[in-house]
Amino acid sequence: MKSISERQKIILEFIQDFIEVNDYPPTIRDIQAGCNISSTSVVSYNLDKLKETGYLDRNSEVSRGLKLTKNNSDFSVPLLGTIAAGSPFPLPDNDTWSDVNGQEIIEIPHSMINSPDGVYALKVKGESMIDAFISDGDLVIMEQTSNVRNGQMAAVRIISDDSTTLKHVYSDGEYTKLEPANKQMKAMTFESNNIQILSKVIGVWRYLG
Amino acid sequence: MKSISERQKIILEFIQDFIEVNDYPPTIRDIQAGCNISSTSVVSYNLDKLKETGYLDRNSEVSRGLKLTKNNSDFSVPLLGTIAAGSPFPLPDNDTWSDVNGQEIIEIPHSMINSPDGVYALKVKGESMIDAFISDGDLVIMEQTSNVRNGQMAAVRIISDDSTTLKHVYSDGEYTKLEPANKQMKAMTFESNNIQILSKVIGVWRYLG
DNA sequence: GATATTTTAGAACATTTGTGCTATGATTAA
DNA sequence: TTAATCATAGCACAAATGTTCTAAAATATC
Repeated sequence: MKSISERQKIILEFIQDFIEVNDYPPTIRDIQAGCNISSTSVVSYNLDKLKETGYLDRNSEVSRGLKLTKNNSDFSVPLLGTIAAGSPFPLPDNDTWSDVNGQEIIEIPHSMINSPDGVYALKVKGESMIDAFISDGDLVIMEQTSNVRNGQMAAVRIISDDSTTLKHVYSDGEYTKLEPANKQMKAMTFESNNIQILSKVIGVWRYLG
Repeated sequence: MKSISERQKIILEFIQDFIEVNDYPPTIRDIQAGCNISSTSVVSYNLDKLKETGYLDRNSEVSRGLKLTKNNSDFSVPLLGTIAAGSPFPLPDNDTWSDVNGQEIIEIPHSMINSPDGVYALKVKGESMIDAFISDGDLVIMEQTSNVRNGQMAAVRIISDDSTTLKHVYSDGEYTKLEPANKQMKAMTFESNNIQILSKVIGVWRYLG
């Protein structure tokens, strides 16, 4: 998965700021001090990771041999948690957004969304979403909104069941039909006040080999 | 005088090119190799000079701690020689322009000229130009052209005398009047075919203390 | 021409800085 | 749980790199 850890995000921002101020990149020890990292080897380790994920070029054995490469054509959205059968469906809240530490970051191309506001990612655990053609390990990109058009896929909570699934949503006001992506399975219709739209699905990403 | 040596100009261009390619500044030894300089101390020496003249910032004891500061609002023109009584008036020629080595470079603000083409500088030796209010040590900025408007100051050669002076030029076609900047002295009129316009004067710079 | 100043050379030195290694804790996979 | 992988720590080492010093050459100054 092409995401970077929080520490790597901090390092990346430090490098950007440092270059902004000094016009030359920081040394490993500059980064160490600037990001409160205990060891130079940890910095080096994470710089290599950032190179692997393509966020920067690293000229080895060259002091300050760093070059930021990532184009700014991606939005960063948080990976808020996992979707698993029996677990509550994670939703962003104020705490989640402000609590940056420990969050993984997912990069979304600009072409996919207009704004990262309310957008987050969830990783699927297990096969509970199999009828939405979403399998174990997939990454679901969601936007927190209750405003979905008919036919769009959304995370829907059936209040009477206290269950949450990903379904295509059709509503005529009084009733809401939930239709699985897998047409082999039958759609179900509920009273609209028994249905809560949690978030709409923007995309599903599957990383293979 | 705020000019830099040819070697310093080469160093400056090397630094610019290096940053262009690598996104980080060169080390002293990079410069040494790139500019064919025999010693690191010479590079360091010239970097200090460039810092004094304001062409770059130098963060001492910091590797690659260079930052180009000079705004690109100046043209570089060559200092071709000196104006001295009895000496021939230096004029640019093809050799002069192509022979970059050993020439001092003068920086001209963009606001002063539209283009550095044909523009050069001369340093005044002695008081031979005193009637143009130009004294020893002044720097005269000239543009090689024979196209001067009436009233402009130019370097004018009086062919019959084989002498060259800086005078305000007024021509009505058949006759050309040469008027000293110092109105106390009298103007002289010559047949136009006895007069050769060498260059027009763009400015006079005097550096004091 | 004699003297002072600037510039270049060369080399040694000290600091900076990237790397390598081992150990430890944290997280994940089976 | 147990093993494996990932991430962090700490330290020592070697290479990279800026500095310093002396001397010579070039240039400017008087």
